[in-house]
Amino acid sequence: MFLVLRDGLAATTVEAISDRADVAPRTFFNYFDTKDNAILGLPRVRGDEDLATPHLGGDLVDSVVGLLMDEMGVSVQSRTTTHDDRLEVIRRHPEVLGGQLSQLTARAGRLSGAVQELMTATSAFSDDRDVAARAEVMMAMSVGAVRVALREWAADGRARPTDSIRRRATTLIRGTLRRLE
Amino acid sequence: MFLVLRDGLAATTVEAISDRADVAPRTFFNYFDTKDNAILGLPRVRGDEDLATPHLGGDLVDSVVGLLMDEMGVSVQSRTTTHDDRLEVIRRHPEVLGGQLSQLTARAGRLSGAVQELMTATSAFSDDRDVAARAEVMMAMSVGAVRVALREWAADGRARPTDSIRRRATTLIRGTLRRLE
DNA sequence: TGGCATGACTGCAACTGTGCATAGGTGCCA
DNA sequence: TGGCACCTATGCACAGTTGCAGTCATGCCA
Repeated sequence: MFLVLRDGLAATTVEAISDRADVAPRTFFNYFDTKDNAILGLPRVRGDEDLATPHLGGDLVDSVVGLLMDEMGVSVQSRTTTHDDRLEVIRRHPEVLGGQLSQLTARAGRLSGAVQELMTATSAFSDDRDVAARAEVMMAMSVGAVRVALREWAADGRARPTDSIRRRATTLIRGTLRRLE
Repeated sequence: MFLVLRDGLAATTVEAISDRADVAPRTFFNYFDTKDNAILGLPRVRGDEDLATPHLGGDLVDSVVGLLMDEMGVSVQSRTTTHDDRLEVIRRHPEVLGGQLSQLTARAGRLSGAVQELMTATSAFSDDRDVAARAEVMMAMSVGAVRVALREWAADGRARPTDSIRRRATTLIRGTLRRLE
């Protein structure tokens, strides 16, 4: 949103956005879940919508991280918001990602289903009675890693591709795992 | 809070609580960060307050889980709220713990310092340049495990000691770790 | 053409939470 | 005793968000 880039995050109220879009503030919330989501150009999440189907077979950790980043909409292409604008907004106002991240854990129920699917496809978890619980733990860990990677990425002034976030998160998880067991 | 047990969570507004305490609603927020915290009897978190010093030396995973549960105030004893009341509130309205859990990740900055301390005390992480990042990942994973354990505990009708939460979270993490690497 | 279901848009009120500014009391020191 | 600093409680205004209910246009069917 160009309003944010012009006036800053706090000064861009929902009322201002609604005015500009020529609708009532109430209508705004019929189309967006939160102000932050709207700024990032992410539409409402519909409960029944199926999430990006995970591509099985690859590395488990990497798949989960990829799934999360997809779900966060980091890679969503919107009609009204260009990718560069979004990156710039994130860089200037990293807080908006905080909301995204907590929404992730809120949607844990749906997401962990997909993670579970990924897990049971690997041999280590195939005969695990407790996959559901472990999927959620795995997800939480991945969300944490993505958070760290995102923060580092946002702090780093240079424009790097979002792929680097994914790589960083993955290696971070693996390093932690190796040292823990 | 007995108001919650009598009227339910949604019907117990901040205004109602303030009225009963004979203060202005604005004053309410001088003493509690959120409505949920107030209901659980948890006072404001002061940024400069030092958190429960972790007892070093024991098992790393178990220590981190214990730290989190302490910080969540699960074990806080309040003058006005009895332990049993709180457990009953949690059982009836598990959502309030969702807030607690997301606050945990919000306070990640402070907490991960303590986790880091725990980690560097163990041999595997003692010479790690990236402990800070890994501490946060470890914390996120632990928060996830505690979340699962809490939910199971809340769903289970029987009154079991909070120790069981800690045990469940710990074994959950360890099982996931073992299967991942 | 008339009646009706549907869906988009909206207004209103309520609630949680925060920043700011202020009033009042209390203790301390000259 | 007078004045000052400080701390608590409070009011006010505002922002984000949600539920409820009402309006209005549209299209479909008899």
